[in-house]
Amino acid sequence: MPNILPTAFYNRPPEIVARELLGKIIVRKLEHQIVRGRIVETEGYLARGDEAAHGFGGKTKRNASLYKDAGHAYVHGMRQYFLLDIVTEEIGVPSSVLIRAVEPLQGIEYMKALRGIDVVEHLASGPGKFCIAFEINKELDGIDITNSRAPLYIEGESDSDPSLRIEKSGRIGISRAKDFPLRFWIKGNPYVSR
DNA sequence: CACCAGATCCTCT
DNA sequence: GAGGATCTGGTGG
Repeated sequence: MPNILPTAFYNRPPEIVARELLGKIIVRKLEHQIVRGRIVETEGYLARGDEAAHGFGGKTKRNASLYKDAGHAYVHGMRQYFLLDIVTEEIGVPSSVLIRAVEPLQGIEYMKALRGIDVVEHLASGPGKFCIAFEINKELDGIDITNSRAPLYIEGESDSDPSLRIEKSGRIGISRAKDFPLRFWIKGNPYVSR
């Protein structure tokens, strides 16, 4: 039986969830395919005082999913790409964790076809690339990812893995509040972005 | 309705 | 490390 991360796992501060999501397995169930990967890089976005967070300017139609309960997906468009956040903390608190990079484990040929490249290290080594490889789009915006019926969920033990070597830094790819030390990744992992 | 910024990616240099 | 491609939502007139 898969051990799907429950609401309680996500109902914590984003800096904690971002760190704890490293090493977990993200699963995408498609019509005729299951795609799986190991989360190797994340970024936290705070509900308060974080100018880079999408909830900073208040609730709008675009970021409405951010205000849902912990464990919901927030998918938004960035130029030609989609990006996936997982909502953290309580209902109404717009904090989240961005999935920045994933190590492909299953459905690799499928991912190669979607991405149009053969280099496994580059299939999901960035938030936009990951969403292409896992076929994540606006249809998944706002869904609850804490149960096995969902087309997207994350598996793993709720307690952290002490053997993981984790590094952190300021966030990348943004202009405001970039110095917040909320980017986490697995040290030395070849599937991390940049 | 027009304008513009933005949590990216890819191709050069 | 720089620049361009290219898309959507938010804001203001």
